[in-house]
Amino acid sequence: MSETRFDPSVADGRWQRAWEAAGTFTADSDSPRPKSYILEMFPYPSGRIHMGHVRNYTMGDVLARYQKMRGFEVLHPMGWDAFGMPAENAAMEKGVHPGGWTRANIAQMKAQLQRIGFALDWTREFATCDPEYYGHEQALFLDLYAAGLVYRKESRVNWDPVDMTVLANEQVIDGKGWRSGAEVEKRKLNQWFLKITDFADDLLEGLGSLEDWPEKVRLMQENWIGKSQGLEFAFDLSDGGKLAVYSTRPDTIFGASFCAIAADHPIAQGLAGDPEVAAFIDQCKKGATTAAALETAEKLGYRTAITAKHPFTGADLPVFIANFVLMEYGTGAVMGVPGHDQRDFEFATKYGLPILRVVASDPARADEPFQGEAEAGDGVIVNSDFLNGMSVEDAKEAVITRAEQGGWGEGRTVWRLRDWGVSRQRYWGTPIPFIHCDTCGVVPVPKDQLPVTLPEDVTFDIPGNPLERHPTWKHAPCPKCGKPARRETDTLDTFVDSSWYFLRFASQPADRPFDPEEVAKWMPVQHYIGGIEHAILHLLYARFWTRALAHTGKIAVKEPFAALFTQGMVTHETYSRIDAGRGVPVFFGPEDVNRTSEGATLLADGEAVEVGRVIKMSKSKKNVVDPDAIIARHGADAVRWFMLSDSPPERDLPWSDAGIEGCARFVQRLWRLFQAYDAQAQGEDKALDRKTHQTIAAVASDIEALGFNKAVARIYELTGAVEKAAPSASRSAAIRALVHLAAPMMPHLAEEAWAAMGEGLIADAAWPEVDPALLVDDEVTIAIQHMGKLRDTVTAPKGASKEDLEALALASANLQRSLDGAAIRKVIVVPDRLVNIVT
RNA sequence: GCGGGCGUGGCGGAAUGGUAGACGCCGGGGACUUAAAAUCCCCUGAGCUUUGCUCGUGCGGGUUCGAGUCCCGCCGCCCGUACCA
Repeated sequence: MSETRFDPSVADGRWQRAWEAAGTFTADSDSPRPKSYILEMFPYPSGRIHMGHVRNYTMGDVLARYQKMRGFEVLHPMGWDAFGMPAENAAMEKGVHPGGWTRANIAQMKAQLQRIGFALDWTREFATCDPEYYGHEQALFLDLYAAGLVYRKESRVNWDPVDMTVLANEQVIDGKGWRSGAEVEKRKLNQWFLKITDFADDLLEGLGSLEDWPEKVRLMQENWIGKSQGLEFAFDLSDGGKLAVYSTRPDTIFGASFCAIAADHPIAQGLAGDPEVAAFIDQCKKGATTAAALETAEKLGYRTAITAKHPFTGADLPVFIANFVLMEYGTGAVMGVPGHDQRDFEFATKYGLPILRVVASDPARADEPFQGEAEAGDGVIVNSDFLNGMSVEDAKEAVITRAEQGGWGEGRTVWRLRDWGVSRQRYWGTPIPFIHCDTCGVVPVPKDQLPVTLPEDVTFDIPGNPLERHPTWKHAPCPKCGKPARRETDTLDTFVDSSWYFLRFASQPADRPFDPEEVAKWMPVQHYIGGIEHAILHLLYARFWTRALAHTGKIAVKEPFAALFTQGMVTHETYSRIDAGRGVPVFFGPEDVNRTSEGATLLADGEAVEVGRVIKMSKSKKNVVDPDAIIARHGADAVRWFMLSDSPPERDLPWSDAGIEGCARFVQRLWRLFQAYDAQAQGEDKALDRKTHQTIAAVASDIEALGFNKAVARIYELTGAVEKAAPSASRSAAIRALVHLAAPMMPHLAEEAWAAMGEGLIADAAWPEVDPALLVDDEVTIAIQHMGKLRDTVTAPKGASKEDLEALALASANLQRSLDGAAIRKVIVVPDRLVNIVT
C-alpha cells in the first residue's frame, strides 16, 4: 500500500465546510434528545485569537463533541464581548471608529476560530455591540428598574482630570490614572447602581449549591460578599456627642480599653482645625496599599481629648484617630479590645493601653497574662460581670439582647459587598435608557423606543465622553411631558453585557431579550469554562443578574452555571539579554531565537540569549506564539492535541516547539494506522479486545471529569497496542474505536479516516458501546512482598482464592531467599493485587 | 499577615492506602537510506559487590503488614487578598 501523509492544509478546510454545509453543530431546541449546554467565556474582540483562547475553546469543544456522540443535543455557541475601552483607545490612537475597529477584529477572529474546527453553532453568533443585543439589555435594565433594583445615587468616584473620565479602582495606580498619569481626584457624581446587596445573602447561600464549582472560586466569592454578624452600638462621648461602633465580638465588650476612629471619620474631620490632627490625618492617607504591606504596617494613632463612656462599666475610654480603621467598613469606628484582637493588641502595646483578659480557656485562668499576642480563639467569658462563665456565642447574644433592651445598640449584619456601580462616562457601551427632564425628573425611555442606539458621528480627538459633547444626540423630548429634556449620556459597565449573554445564546427572539420556555430547555449551562481571573466580578455579576431575573419572574433558574471550570494559562519560556546601556532586560520572541537542548541563541547574531522562566504568554515579554502560524504549519488537530496533552487542564501548559512537533508526528502516526484498516480481516485477539474496551470506558470517564491529559495518554497506549497487534477482526475493530476516540480531539483527522471506513460524519456517530465483560482481565499480576517490600511478581487467574495466591507467593524463589528461613507471623492477601508476608 | 493550591526522573506529568515514575517530550544507541528527512527497534531515577540488592515522591516525626497518598510539625514555590472591627 502506498503511504500517504495526512494533509491538514486540505483536510481541515474540507471537513469544516462539510460540517457547515450539514449544519452538524446547529443546536435544535425542539430535539427530543436530552440537552447539554457547553459554554466557554466569550472573547473580547481584541484583534487576534491567542493560545489561551485556543486552549479554552478546545476543552469546551471536546466536551461538546463528546456529548453529541453520547446522544445529547448540544448547544455550543460563540459570540463577542464587544464593548469596552480598547476600542475607544484604538479610536484615539489610530483615528478609527470603535465600531469599525471592533467589526474588523471580529471578522478576523471568527476566521481564526473556524480554522481550528470548533464545533460551534454559528447561527446563534452575536456581538454585544449589536443594537439588537444591547436594545434588549436596555429593556432588561428597565425591568430591573421597575422592580426597584436600579437606583441613582451621588457617589465618590475616581476622576481623571486629563482624560475627563471616571476610572475604575483597578485603573488607578499609585493614585494616578493608568493612561494619563494624572493625579486622580475624588469627585462626587450621580451614578447608576444595581442593588446587588439585596441578594447578598442569596448569593452567599447559593454558593453552597454549586458543588461542581472549584472550592477556590466559591471561597473567593464568599470573602468578597463578606458577611459578618455583630453589634452596632453608640458610646456617649465626653463632648456630648455619640460614637457609633460596630463589633463582631460584643462578648468581649468588658475588655474594651479604647475607641478608634478612621482618619476620614466626621469626628476626626471636625478636629482637623488643629494642625497636629490635620498632619496626622494626612499621614494616614499615605503609605502602602497592598494587603501584605498593610498587614505588617505599623499601627499609628492620635489620642484626641475626647473620651467615650463604657456602656456597662461607665469607664472613660480614650478615643484615638487610627490608621488601621477604615471609614468604608462598618461605622468607621471600633471599640478596641486588645486582649482578643491582634490589631488592637499591637496598638495598645504601642500606646501603653490596658490589655484586659475577658476570655480564658477555663474560669480558673481568668488572670493569666498574654503571651505577646492577642487570643482570638474560643473559651469562657471571665472578668465580665453578668457574662462570666458564658460561652463566647452565648455572651454575644446576651450583650446584643441587653443593648437592644436598653435602646443603645442592635444586632446588625454587615456586608463587604457594595452595590454595583454601572455608570461609565464612555462612548463604546450600552446607553443607559433614561431621560432627564427638568419637570418630570428621571424618566425611563419607553420600551417601544428601544434600542437607544449610539450615534455614529462621534469624535475622539479630545478627551471626555463623546456622547456628552455630541451636538444633537443627548437632546430628546421627555417621554412623559414632551418638553425638551436631556438623554442620559452614561453607558453601562461592560460586565452588564456579559451578565446575560448565555441566555441570549439559548434563545434569541426579535421582540424580547429571550423566550423563557426556550431558555428553560437549555439552562443552566452544564459546563462553563474560562479563566480564574473572572472568579469574582463576572461570575458574581452573572449570578446576580440571573437571580434578579428569577426574582422578577422572567426565568426559573437561579444559578446560571451548574459546573464551572477554570483552566490554566498557556505559558512559554522567555528569551532576553540585559541591555548594556540601560541595565534592563530586552526580550526576544521565540521566532527570533534558535532553541537547542543546551540553550538559546539569537538568529540575528548567533550569540547566546538567556532562557528565562516559563511564564504566561504576554506581549511585553514577547513570549507569544501565534496560533495561526502554528495551524498553518502543523494543522488544527496537532494544535488541539497539544492543548489537551500532558498538563492537567487546571494547571498551566508550557508551550514548546518540541511538544507541538511531537503532536504533529502523532497525527501522522494515527493516520498511518487508520490507513492500515482492513474491514475483511479475520480472527479474534481477546487481549486487544479487552484493551480496546477498557480504553473506550476510561477515555469516556476521563473526558467527563475533564481529565483530558489522561484521556490523551490512554489513546497513546491503545495506539501502541494496536500497532503491535497482528491483523485480525479485533484489530480492525480497535482501529474503528480509535477513530471514535480521536473524533472529539482531532476531528479533521477522524473525519478523513472515517470517510474511508464508515458512513456519514463521525461527528454524528455514536460513541462506541462498551462490553462490560471485556473491562476485566482474566489474568492479573500479583505482587509478592516481604514486609511490604516487593520481592517478585507472578501471574494468576483473576479471582484466584487467597489460599492459591499464598501458595503461589511461597513458591517464589526470590521470596524464599528474602525470607531466609524466618518464621512467618502473618500473611496478608489482597485478592487480584498482592501477597505480603510478615515475619 | 490571612486564605487557597502545589512540591514525584533532565522536562510536562501518571498512580481507589497495595508493584512509584503510566503516557508524552528531551537525550543516547541501533536499523533502513548514497545521504538526509520520515519511519521502526532498544535504552533512559540514582547507586552497587548486578540470577539480584540498596536508596528514592521537599524536610523531620507518626499511624499501618504496607504511605507519593492518612496524621502532626517544619521548609519552599505559586495564586488570591480585605488592617473587615
